[in-house]
Amino acid sequence: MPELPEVEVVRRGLAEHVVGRTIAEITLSGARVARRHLAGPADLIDRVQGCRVVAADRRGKYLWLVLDQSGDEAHALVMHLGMSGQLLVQDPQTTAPRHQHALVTFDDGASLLRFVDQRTFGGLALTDLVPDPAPGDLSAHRYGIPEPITHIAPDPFESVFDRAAVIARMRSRTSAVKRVLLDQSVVSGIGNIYADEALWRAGVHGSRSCDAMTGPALGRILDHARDVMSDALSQGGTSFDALYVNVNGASGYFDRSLDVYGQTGRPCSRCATPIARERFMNRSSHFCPVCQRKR
DNA sequence: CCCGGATCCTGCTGGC
DNA sequence: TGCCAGCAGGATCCGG
Repeated sequence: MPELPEVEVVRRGLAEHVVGRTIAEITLSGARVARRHLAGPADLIDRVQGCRVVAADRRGKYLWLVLDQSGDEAHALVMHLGMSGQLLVQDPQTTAPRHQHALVTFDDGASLLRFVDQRTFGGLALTDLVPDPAPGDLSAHRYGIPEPITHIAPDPFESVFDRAAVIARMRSRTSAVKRVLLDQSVVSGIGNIYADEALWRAGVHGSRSCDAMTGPALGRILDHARDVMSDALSQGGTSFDALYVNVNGASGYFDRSLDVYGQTGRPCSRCATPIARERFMNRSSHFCPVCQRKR
């Protein structure tokens, strides 16, 4: 379940159901799910065993469990859901679903954690935690940031998010504004749905070049991105089908509130012009041809 | 460094 | 009915 609101829904589920428990064992089906763990799957399996889950943390679309093994430095089990990943907390009596790639059991013998991923773009890795290069609120990311994701920029909900710096960085880019919104090293958490929704709310066409836009205009887009993701989170996220669910397998409801994404041909809720869809960056972009002029 | 495009996968849908 | 092109919420890697 890809974008920030959906990942945050999952993080909350892990905080409720997994934090505080001690891992008995992790089982991987095949090597692909741990391909980002450079020391290999056997190393991950060995080192996760017996660790206590201290926290469930997130930056953008990346999620990690802070693991503590007595007498050792804390590590992070980093998880990315890719396009189709799910984390499910289920009763031990349940059977493994199709496309399960990892299974975590706990020493209390209660619920277990399944990593399920149809398209296998997601994955797991056990990594070191490094201090946040730009620490803000000490309560946020107090255990640090996983080393492999230090290139991921803060998301708009973090206290370290520097709105002015992000705007300045965007203005220096010659790419289309939608491409830059999707660049996780500039601002993280925004994906194809919320980029389209934010651009519609701002009345800007995604193909407009960043360097041709004013700072305030870029700021409005960023604010809309934060707001639309906040709205989505309050509805439990966006899901069109059973692929995008929380740890209990339940869907969110924000699909009913989308203004442009997946609304091709439907009337724009501001001006009634049919919503258009175009290919852009090997994916679909949805926009109102009247509210969002290309120039 | 930034830019644009190709690539990794599986499954579903819609048009012929 | 069957087949196949096109599409799906993402990140990374590569040549330019």
